[in-house]
Amino acid sequence: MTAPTDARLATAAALDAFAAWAIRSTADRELSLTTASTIATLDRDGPQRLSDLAVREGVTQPSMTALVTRLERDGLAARGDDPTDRRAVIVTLTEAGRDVLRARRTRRATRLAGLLDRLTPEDRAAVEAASGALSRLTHTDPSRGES
Amino acid sequence: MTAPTDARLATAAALDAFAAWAIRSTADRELSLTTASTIATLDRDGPQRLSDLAVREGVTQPSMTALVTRLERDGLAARGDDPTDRRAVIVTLTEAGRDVLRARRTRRATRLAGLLDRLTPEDRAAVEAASGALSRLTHTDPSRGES
DNA sequence: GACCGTTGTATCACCTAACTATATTTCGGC
DNA sequence: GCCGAAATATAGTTAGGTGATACAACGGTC
Repeated sequence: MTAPTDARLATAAALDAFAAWAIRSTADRELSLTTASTIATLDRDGPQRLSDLAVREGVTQPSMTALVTRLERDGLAARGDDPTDRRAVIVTLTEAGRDVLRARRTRRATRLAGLLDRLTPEDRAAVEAASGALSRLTHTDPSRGES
Repeated sequence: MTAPTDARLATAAALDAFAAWAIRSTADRELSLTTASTIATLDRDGPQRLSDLAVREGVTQPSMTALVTRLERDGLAARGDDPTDRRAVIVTLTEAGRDVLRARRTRRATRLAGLLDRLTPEDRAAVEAASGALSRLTHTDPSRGES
């Protein structure tokens, strides 16, 4: 096996097509990808600086300012002071924010699980066998988290 | 095995998290998901009515009008007449549109293949084994296509 | 201990891309 | 030939992104 390139690329292409399809066919108008990811980060790692969040989520600081403003307006997060640095803003997830995140995860997983039922038992087994690996891949990313 | 729910949901959740991560960590500013998917649909299924495209892509008709206008402006698609119905607009992909689609696929697959290198050989094998199943799942969707 | 460059956030002007509601043109049945 | 329905376009709103810039607070240097 000294020709990994083609097979690797084909696998990657299939995964990419699947990812796009999954996102689009379970599209959730309630929370955008960035919004959901940001809430998930706050849930996983706790309160953080606005600018740190921006870096983690791969958006600019003004974008994160606007996003946090929307989250605050909707009661999903709150701005707080950093006692050690009066310039900084600490963003905290509210209980309502956690609820929304849980609801979204349940909703999306349920929808996608329904789609998985279309697979043959063999294919479903293959996907289940790979889900751990995909999950690990998702979490090896040094910068970004999941939804 | 009469308790499929938990395992299925866990698999679905892992897939969903992976999908969101894949989309975000290979984010492509050149073509949005909808734009790419629309071009792919035109490439796969040929010229179509604007409103049919809107239904297929799961966006409203005004959104598709705007998208086609952008595609036309960028030379990726063209509006044409339907000889049997003068109200209708037939959208056709140009050669430039096909080129852009090919380039995007290559670019994204390459990027994602690089990320797959982070996996252990065992995990990578599992993912490769599942890629066919995921690909079939992507294509069983009666409404939507891939990217 | 005042100065000054750096850092953290906000604001501004701008763009893309989605939505709903509505206008306009054409089709097709009666 | 009329009139409702269908196909597209337009207008107005919102979310979400950008770079440039303003401003306040921090922290090191002399």
